[in-house]
Amino acid sequence: MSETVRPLRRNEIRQQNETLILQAAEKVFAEAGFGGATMQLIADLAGLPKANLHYYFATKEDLYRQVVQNIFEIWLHAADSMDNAPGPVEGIGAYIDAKMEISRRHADGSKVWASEVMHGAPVIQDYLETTLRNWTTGRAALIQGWIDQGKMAAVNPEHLLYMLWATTQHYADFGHQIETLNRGTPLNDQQWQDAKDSVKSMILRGIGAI
Amino acid sequence: MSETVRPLRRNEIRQQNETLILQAAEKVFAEAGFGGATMQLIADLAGLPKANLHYYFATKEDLYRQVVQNIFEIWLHAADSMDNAPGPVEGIGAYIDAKMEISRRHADGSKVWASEVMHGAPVIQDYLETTLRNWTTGRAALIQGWIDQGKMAAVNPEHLLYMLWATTQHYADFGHQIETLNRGTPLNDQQWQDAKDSVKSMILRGIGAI
DNA sequence: TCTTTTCCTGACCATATGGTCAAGTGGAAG
DNA sequence: CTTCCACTTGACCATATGGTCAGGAAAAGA
Repeated sequence: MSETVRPLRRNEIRQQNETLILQAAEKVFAEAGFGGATMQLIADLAGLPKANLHYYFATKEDLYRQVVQNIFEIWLHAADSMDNAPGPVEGIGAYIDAKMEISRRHADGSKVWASEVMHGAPVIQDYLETTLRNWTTGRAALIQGWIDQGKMAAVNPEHLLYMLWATTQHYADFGHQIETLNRGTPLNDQQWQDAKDSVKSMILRGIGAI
Repeated sequence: MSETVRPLRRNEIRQQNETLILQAAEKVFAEAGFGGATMQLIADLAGLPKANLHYYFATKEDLYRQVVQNIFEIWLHAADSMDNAPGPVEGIGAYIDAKMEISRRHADGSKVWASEVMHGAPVIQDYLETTLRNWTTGRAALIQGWIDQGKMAAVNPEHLLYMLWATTQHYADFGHQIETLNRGTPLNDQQWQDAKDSVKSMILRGIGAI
């Protein structure tokens, strides 16, 4: 155990601690909600004294804001898979894949996001009104284009998007319920694949793309 | 304004105040989460002194438990519409109708429920393992029956149920997001009807029932 | 009317929590 | 080596919050 730990350089310290704190915060916020989360809990999980958190993040709100914004980035990026697709089978199929992967790999983040929106989006309302609204309008147009080209049934694009969000995020946000119904064990690789396939086939058939 | 208010009888008082408190609690818990909700906030909304809440509900946990159980009842009852249906079009169609109606009429309750599950179901875990598990097994069998009778495609019944829950509850839990994307205004009657129709047609087509 | 029981509530308390601060530690720059 | 500055942290503080309680009001019962 007598490894000589190389002393960290300045910017490394900052980088490393901020990441450490953000990861701990994401988990605690996901498990307890904003109100139920305490700086002490986050500090313990990060393995740092509480006062240190306040050195990097002035207030609990600031820390929370950072966590939410990080998720939002991931959330938006998943959409890249939808663009440049020749049609709904590829585009929406890839989007479902990407969002299911997020539900699996970033379940905590998804919960924080859900909680934020459920409580009226107190900190990211402006993002909803700008970035998200633009995003939605764009993708709705994309979908409408596919409809016009006869590549899928004439469904309401907005409600299709809501269905995509709802079904994929459900596997993260209600993961505990699903796990309980799965004999108390988390979904394994095969079951995640089944979930993905089920969602994809039901939706793609539901919009008349296959 | 000089109405003579008939003095309330004992059991009426209890009944009325408990209802009043439960309604206020549901709203506050939905808006702030368990941790963010305060007894004072609930008391103010109910128009009663805080000490009075503790006369009817010993602790914050007790009050919360009541709220969650009330929702759970409603949630389960929606399933009645699914039984005694000749096939998926009627059964699942009616279930979607019922759950969409719940999302509209009991949005706060839906959020409390979602929050409870997201945080690991600390107070209703036993219900999930008993009542909900039985319920799910039963409905999955019902759906499998329809599949065996060739009334719908061979989808995975569990994942179909998850999709039903996810899509319908999304309109309550993420109502704020939907409202924001709808120019900041709540869905009107027509839009709710569109939502219902969209969900129903996409899912029923998705499972090969229409 | 008198007694009992339920209901009501202002004042109070112990604790938890977000946040502060001053004293210290140790790389980095000169 | 010395100075500077980012980083660290134990101790501390003000406040908010869940919960208590004793005394009083009012309805029910005798």
